[in-house]
Amino acid sequence: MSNIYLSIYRELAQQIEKGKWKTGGKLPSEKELSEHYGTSRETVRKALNLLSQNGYIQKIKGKGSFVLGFNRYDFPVSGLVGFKELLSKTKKSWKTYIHVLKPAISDPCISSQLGLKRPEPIWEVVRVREIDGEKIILDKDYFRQEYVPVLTEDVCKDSIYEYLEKKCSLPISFAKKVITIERMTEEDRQLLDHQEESYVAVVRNYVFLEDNTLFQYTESRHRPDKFRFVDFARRN
Amino acid sequence: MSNIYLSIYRELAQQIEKGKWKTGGKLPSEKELSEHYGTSRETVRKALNLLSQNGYIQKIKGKGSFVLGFNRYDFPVSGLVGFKELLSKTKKSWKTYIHVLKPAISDPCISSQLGLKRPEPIWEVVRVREIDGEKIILDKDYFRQEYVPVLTEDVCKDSIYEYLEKKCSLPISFAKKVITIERMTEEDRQLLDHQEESYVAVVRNYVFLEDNTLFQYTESRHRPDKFRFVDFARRN
DNA sequence: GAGTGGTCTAGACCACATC
DNA sequence: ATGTGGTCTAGACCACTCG
Repeated sequence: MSNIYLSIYRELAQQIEKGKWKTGGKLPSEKELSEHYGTSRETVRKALNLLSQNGYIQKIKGKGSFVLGFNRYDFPVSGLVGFKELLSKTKKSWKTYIHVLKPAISDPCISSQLGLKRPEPIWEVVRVREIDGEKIILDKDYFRQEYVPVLTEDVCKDSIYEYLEKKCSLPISFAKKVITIERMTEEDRQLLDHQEESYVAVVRNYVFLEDNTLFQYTESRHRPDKFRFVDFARRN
Repeated sequence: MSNIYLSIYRELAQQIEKGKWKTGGKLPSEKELSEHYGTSRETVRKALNLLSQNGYIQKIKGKGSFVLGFNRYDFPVSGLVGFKELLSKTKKSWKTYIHVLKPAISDPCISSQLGLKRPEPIWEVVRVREIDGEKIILDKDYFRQEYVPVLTEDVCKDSIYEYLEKKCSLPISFAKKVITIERMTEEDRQLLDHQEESYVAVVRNYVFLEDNTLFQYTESRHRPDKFRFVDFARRN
């Protein structure tokens, strides 16, 4: 795929991250950019709109496009991003313990979370995430086997997302996240390092494919003192 | 402002909400829509992309645009949305108590949250939100007086957002939300109905104007058992 | 092959900001 | 008046899906 506007977006995004354009500074005008890239203005505009949506720039009518500069490193949480990508931009040391990795038949509770009418073969993965020597996150993943025939330990130590999207080329299309605060379960207490906390922050992630079928359900249970969710929202 | 693509977006969004197009059903093709609205295909595409970004539809190459159908009523939380808009789509009864509403000089803590180098005149608003007879949310708002000269009780009982954007026509451009779990303060304990909880879910909202200045800081403190944050994320 | 959405173009007019 | 971004057009070619 060529995709001019995407490559312009990536180039500009990288340049902004590397500091080629100063925070608060102005990018070249749309006309100049279209001449520089030898493309049409609408195509440049698609790239700039992507930058805007992702918090890199701010467009102001009659003035120009200005580079925003607040810490982009804690942004990636909002969106379809997994644990590995989350940590890649920080310098913390981390480790993943695979506690459970097995094929199973969905019990009524999981069936309902996956929107299944009847029990079905699934993968069940339970992982504990350790950051800076503390076990802080309990990740419980459930996939429909119909879509993921093979799942190995190596994959689970890494990013499951990457594996599903790149290796299995599953058409992941959108996800819905629901964040709640819940009482610790016995399982939380056993697997996570904790002091006297009695609550955990629970992020339930429902992942849908292009045909609108729900194929993955993930429950991410965080120790409350280490939990932090960042969201970036643009008006219009 | 005419803005064809926005009006097409709103019309289709309303039709979808009213059930004119069935969940899982197909919208007319882009060609048909452009003929129906007497406009170009690119313009229709802008409307459809908006629908897609807001979770109304799912576009599939070679097939068409399909109507998604999960409960849209709990979506509005993700985005720049205030308490009043949040409740408007539900049927719960609610009430707002204004606890504090006064001009003040920003103390060091607030100055730092608002990114101010030196103390500055601000508005301080503390409100308690009651839903179904229970005091559940404590909202603490801080605005720079430079931008908001007048603030009345009536405005605070309603939506401050609406007032700022429509009445004051402040160019609100984007916001950053940070969600954390924190121990209850003495103030939380006094103002909220609670049982034995010791934690609250804190949503810190930083609102920026078009010129990239931070002008509002809001702290929304929720009783954990009633807290729920929903996020919708589309891949690409 | 026909229908669909995805990308791209070259130009147009508008509203807003600046001088 | 000039430069900027916002909208819109009429057409083009491509990649994908489906019969």
